[in-house]
Amino acid sequence: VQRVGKVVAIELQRGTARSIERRWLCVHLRMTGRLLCSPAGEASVERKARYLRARLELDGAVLLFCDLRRFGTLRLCRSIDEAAPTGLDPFSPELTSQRLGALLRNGKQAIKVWLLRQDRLAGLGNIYASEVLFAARIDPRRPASSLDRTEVGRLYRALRRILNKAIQHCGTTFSDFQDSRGEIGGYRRFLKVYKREGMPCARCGERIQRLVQQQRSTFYCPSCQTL
DNA sequence: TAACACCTGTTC
DNA sequence: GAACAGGTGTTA
Repeated sequence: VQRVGKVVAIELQRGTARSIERRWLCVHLRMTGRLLCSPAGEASVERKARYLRARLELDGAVLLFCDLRRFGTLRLCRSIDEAAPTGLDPFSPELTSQRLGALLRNGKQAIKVWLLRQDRLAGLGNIYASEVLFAARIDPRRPASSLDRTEVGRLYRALRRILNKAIQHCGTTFSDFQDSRGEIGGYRRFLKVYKREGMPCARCGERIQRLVQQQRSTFYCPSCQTL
């Protein structure tokens, strides 16, 4: 199993030693998708699986795809590239601070909107876009191209630090997110701005504000994220 | 580039 | 009953 951006890629093969067919099952969970795996013959996981949309019988295991909102996608591909976004993964060794700066230089959009573009940087979603900008002390409305070298450096370090920590804690659960083991995400208690409108900023005590950019909520501290 | 659509549920 | 929700492909 691999991950590229937000795509989960599962390598499948079938056939005999002489002729093996290999494919990638590329899964995008979107908003409410969930992958569950249960050993073949064990029905308990399957009984609990609400909103079951796909059921794959593999050798020794059954893979279930559940998705309340039906936004998620499953694609069978010959290579991961067919399904993966074209942007760099935040953990790619190719992504240096200089490289990030070069990508940003052409960005006309607000930095928060730019961070969600999977064709530039692949993997950030709406929660972590706000969190990363708070950590880097950058106002979400700033044009991407306006960041100076110091700010790009702060953004670069915040990206990896926050995503690493979020992964360690199984992500963020607000209502229904669960990972493949049924664990809810524990990162919620580390959130500094997301869904915290009106609450005091952990750094300066100012009230966290919410604004809407391209129909999506952005949360930030108007006092310590500078324009 | 930005609005809208997709779908179903929860919260205000 | 309206607004909102972790995302992105299509349309204008």
